[in-house]
Amino acid sequence: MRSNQITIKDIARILSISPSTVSRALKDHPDINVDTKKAVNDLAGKLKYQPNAVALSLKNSRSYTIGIIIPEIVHYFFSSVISGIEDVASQKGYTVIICQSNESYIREVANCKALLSHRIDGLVVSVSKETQNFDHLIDLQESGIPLVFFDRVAPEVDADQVVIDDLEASYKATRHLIETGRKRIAHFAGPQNLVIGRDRLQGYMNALTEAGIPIDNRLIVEADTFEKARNMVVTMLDAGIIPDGIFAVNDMTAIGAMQTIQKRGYKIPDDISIVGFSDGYLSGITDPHLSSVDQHGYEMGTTAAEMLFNRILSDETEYIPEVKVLYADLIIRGSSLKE
Amino acid sequence: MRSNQITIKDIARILSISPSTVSRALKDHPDINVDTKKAVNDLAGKLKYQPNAVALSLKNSRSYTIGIIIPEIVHYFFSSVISGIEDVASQKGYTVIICQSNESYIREVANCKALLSHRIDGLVVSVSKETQNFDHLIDLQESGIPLVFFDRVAPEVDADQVVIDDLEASYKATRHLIETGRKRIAHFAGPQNLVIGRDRLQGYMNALTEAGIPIDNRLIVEADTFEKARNMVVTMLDAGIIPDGIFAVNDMTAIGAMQTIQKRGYKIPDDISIVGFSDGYLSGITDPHLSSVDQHGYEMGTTAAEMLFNRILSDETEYIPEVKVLYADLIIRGSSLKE
DNA sequence: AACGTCACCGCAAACGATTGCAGTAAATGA
DNA sequence: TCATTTACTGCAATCGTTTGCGGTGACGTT
Repeated sequence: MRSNQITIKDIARILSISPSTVSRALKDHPDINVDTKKAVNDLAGKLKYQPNAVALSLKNSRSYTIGIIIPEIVHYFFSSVISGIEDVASQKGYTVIICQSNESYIREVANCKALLSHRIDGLVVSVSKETQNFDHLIDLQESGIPLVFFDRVAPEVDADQVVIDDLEASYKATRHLIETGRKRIAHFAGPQNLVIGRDRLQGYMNALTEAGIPIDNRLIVEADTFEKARNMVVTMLDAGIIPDGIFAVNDMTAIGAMQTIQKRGYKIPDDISIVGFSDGYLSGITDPHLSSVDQHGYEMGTTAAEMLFNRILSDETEYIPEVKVLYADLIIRGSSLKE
Repeated sequence: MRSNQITIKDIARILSISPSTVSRALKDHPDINVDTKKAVNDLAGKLKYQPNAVALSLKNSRSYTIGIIIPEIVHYFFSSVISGIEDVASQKGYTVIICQSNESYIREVANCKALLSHRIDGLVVSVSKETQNFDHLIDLQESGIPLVFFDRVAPEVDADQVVIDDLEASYKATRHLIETGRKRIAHFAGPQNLVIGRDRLQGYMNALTEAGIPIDNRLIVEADTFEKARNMVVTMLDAGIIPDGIFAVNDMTAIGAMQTIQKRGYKIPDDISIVGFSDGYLSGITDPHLSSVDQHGYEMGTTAAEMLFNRILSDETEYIPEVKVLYADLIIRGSSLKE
């Protein structure tokens, strides 16, 4: 296959004029005769001329393209963030290149190289669970590409961030469980090398401490997927550790726990209350419906994109990183209703 | 912000040699002295040189980029297809530009223009619900860009397609309802301007006809979203139309129906059986679990990408469109269990 | 001494679009 | 009649990379 797209040169050749004139005619330059302009524009329309963005990128040293690196697109939260970014970008005339790290550090680094090669004008990123070293992102930033983190941030990198108030949200979720009479509240935590993992754990602990409930390490387990939650519930129950409330680091974990708990004959919320951390619309389709923190993925996407374009479109040389904290609502549903 | 990325010229200037030599040194050309090669490669490594993909695209008239146009990324099915495409593409050294049409014809056309401008080497597309005119895709194809449709295809366009056997899958789903003793089976259908909408309806009708069950038009309604399904169930029940089985065009529709049915006091599957058409993992988290046709989104993505690369990487001028039909499994779960 | 043979490297053009500057013809003014 | 302005249009360089071809100097050979 060989593409045969119309260029300015083709138009110039057909009309026996120079490419410069065609270029100027197309952008309505005052130097050009109206008849010439008309001829050029008519032909361009007939031939369905589309300017070659690649050539423009090279000329302007701007690709009018931004990159996104996310762990996995197949999550409501991430795809809704992308949706938000995409909407803002396309409205500004930018296109979006999306890369998945698949939670792998190596792929994240490879993604960065590819995006660097494509001379993206900016990058929105949420780091993989594996990532501990951030040199690849620092390099990118040092070569002049603005960076915005969302959700999974890297505090080691001086860049803009948009996050939700995980500490506060986790605190509220846990406090809600306490207020509905729960005493043995478990936390299904995320990886502790991620800020969100640490913050959500900390919020949980703050709520307990404030309420004078001692922290029981047997109730704090690392489980952040549907499968891990199912296994963990089995392990806990078999070991005789029976919580009366669970705060899970995300909804799939909460749902995994919920299913296994129900299979073992416990009632939700009567025996065990559950609160998740939202991946989106999932909470509305469980039985009972899942109480959850709403992360507002789409807004996070639009916010991140706007922060990025602020950097891209400004001439500021000094770089004072900005952190935007989005408010997260706790939505109380059937899985943690007051008795 | 101005990017300051290293180019071959920078390396050439520093080493006081010509760009040509640097270029050849970097690709280990035999004409170049080993010492020169070493010097170039060392410096390139130190400076973290990344070849400018934009310049290469211009030179080679190949962008090593493919486009995807999908209605909405925020659906498990679509995002898993993307995931499949992305994996194949990145393995072949291609990057992926993703555009959302948001089910709007106008945006779909705009997406095409943007992708054309970026000189993508190929396009994978699933058309919007609104799209009735396919000139934008035909234009794209005529300018030499290979095209592969998935799921929502445009039969008017002579291009590769990858679909699941909707007719067969719908037939199986409906037949399953019949075999479990259902007599008044409703179909919540998709838009009839889409092939998948028509095929799924046809499969449903085929199964009924084969079983000698007359087709009742009051049981065939257009409802293809969570919300529409909820409203439609209310409308039907209020009108005294009580099906004993429902085959829905997708899972969210099935789940919407399920919820409302349960709220109205009917038991699932005892009073009303439900079978959906899969958007993915949703089926596992309803109560009861939802019987559903598994569409294998990821495989559809990898298949579409491979078909596309066959076109991109071949020199064939003759274009014989190929249609790949993926097998879809009916997964029977609690929502339609035999009594 | 003159020529041929290497090994190695640079020139220049090309991809498509833009743009400062120069050039040309016609029209106007003196 | 000649100079100057006006109204256009084209040349050439640029962005970064590749690549055919030509060039240069150091050898060896006769």
